[in-house]
Amino acid sequence: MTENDRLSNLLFPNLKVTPQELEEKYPQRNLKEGARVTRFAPSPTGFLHIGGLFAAMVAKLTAETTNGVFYLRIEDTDKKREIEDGVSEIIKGLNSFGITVDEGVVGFNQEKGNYAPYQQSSRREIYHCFACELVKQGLAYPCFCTAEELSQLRDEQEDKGINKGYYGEFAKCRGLDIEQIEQNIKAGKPYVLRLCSQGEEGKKIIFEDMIKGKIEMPENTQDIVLLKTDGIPTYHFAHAVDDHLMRTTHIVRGDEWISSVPVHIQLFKYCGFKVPKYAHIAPIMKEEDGGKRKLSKRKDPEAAVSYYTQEGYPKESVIEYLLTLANSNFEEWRKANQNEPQSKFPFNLKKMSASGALFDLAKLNDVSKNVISVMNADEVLQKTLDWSRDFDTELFELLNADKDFSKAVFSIDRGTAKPRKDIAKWSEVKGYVEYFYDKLYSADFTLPENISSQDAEKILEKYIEIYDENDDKDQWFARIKEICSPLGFTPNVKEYKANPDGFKGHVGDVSTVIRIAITSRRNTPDLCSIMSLFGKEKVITRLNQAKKFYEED
RNA sequence: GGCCCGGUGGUCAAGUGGUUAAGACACCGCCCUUUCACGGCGGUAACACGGGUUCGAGUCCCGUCCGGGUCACCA
Repeated sequence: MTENDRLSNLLFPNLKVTPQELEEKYPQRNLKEGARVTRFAPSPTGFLHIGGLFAAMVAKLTAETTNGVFYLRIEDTDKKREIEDGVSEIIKGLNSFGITVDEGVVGFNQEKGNYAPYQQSSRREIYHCFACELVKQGLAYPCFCTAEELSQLRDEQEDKGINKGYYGEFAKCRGLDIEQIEQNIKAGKPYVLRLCSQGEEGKKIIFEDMIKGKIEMPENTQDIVLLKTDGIPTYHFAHAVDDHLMRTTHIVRGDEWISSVPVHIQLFKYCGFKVPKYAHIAPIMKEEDGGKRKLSKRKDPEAAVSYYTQEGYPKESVIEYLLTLANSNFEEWRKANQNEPQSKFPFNLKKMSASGALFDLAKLNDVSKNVISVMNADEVLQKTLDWSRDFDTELFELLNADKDFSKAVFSIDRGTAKPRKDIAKWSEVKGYVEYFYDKLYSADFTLPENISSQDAEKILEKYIEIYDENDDKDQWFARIKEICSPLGFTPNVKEYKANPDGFKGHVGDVSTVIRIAITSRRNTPDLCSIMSLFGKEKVITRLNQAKKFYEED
């Protein structure tokens, strides 16, 4: 028995599986040539970040466009940072934007797929099995250094101005012989398992990142921690073992990981795994004081994915916007394929930008207005109902009390070739519909400066006389034109523009007075439609109300 | 500080040695128009800087500057 074998027996006395058995249990996936297997692998430490959603979307698309597999793995190897509902937060966040997975964790203690378990806390045995293998090969060893010793080491290195870390001559536990180790363990000394790096100072490794391109970096020389004191793996080791065993072909993740790629490649090689392809995506940034910085969980409410649900952005809008950030040819495609679902877009990993984009709420709003503008009234009503049920019960009750009426409200100017684009998010609906509902309506008959209240009063007086609720749109407009001339306005806008001093105003001003009387607004969708929706009684009431206001003025 | 990555209008970006340097958002103007929106037309606005290489550089090379990431028993 070699010393390494003795050590591995000492460290891992109770292993029930072998690497070979695991390789057989989790075989190569039987997929078509070119199919990519990707994953989203967050740790449940807080709410889902918009950058996380972005990464998940990119990973999903990468799999989807190649008929591959996209799965969700939970990296819960740090109990200290974990939060109670972490896992459900992630799943809820993902699902509320339509990101579903082919396999992996799908709910609290729920998984699907043949490569389970997908939660790292349940994979302890698997990691130990491969860790043991590394020990046997002399590529890993236990380290008994305390936190104090390590920080002291760092300080010394700092003072000397040399590379910090546990490596080469500073890796003092490398040299421990089996007797010393045995003694330490018997004495109950806590230890971690470290990689015994064979990397050489000055040597370079080169790898091809699918987004950033060719990258050259120094080889890893650090004896990084593989297994923590509690026997739980670090990210690096878990990444190698899991992504190999789950047969991930493409690692899509944030580019903060790029600097640890040398460690990861080394780990894959030492374990005898095939190195996967890497695609490192740039983070989503925010502008502050003229500079860029990463969207921060603490400082920026819009960093949390829940912000967009709360505000009432349709999930398609958020994804649509994220898609414009991911592949800039998306907008072009969208223009040519107005009604195609997002899933039809030929997403391309290689078209991802190498640098971080600033999150642009104005652009999101524009994208969202387009998305909503092509929805029909039923959809708009239903989605507003769904949103308001959770976030605005007053609005919900109002809309829900008379759905036919609500639908009619949303139908105005909708479904035409040039749809209105008034609404970017459901929280704007209340402001958009308020004058339709007496409960929300508050009268404000303030006129534009160019119209006097005397004229307004006369306009309303005349209009009340001739108003007919049975008019169609042309008749309705003809009637408004009718009252122009007698009151000193012209029915012809061009005529007015040619001779502005000849008239008090034009038909637009007259209809503005009526519009204000009906809605208390200077801008609304088609007024004729609004009035016929209101019906005679309500129209007359509001006209009289305004007229009275101007009389007293 | 070491090591990486990045730098085209205010924002997202096309661009792979020769272009009047696309397009979208935002902004401004005009047209259409009963208001607003929609739509159409037009406008303001960019290759971080300095050196090379080349007949020719946003594009290739070097340097500078700026921004970002990373250097944990966190992911």
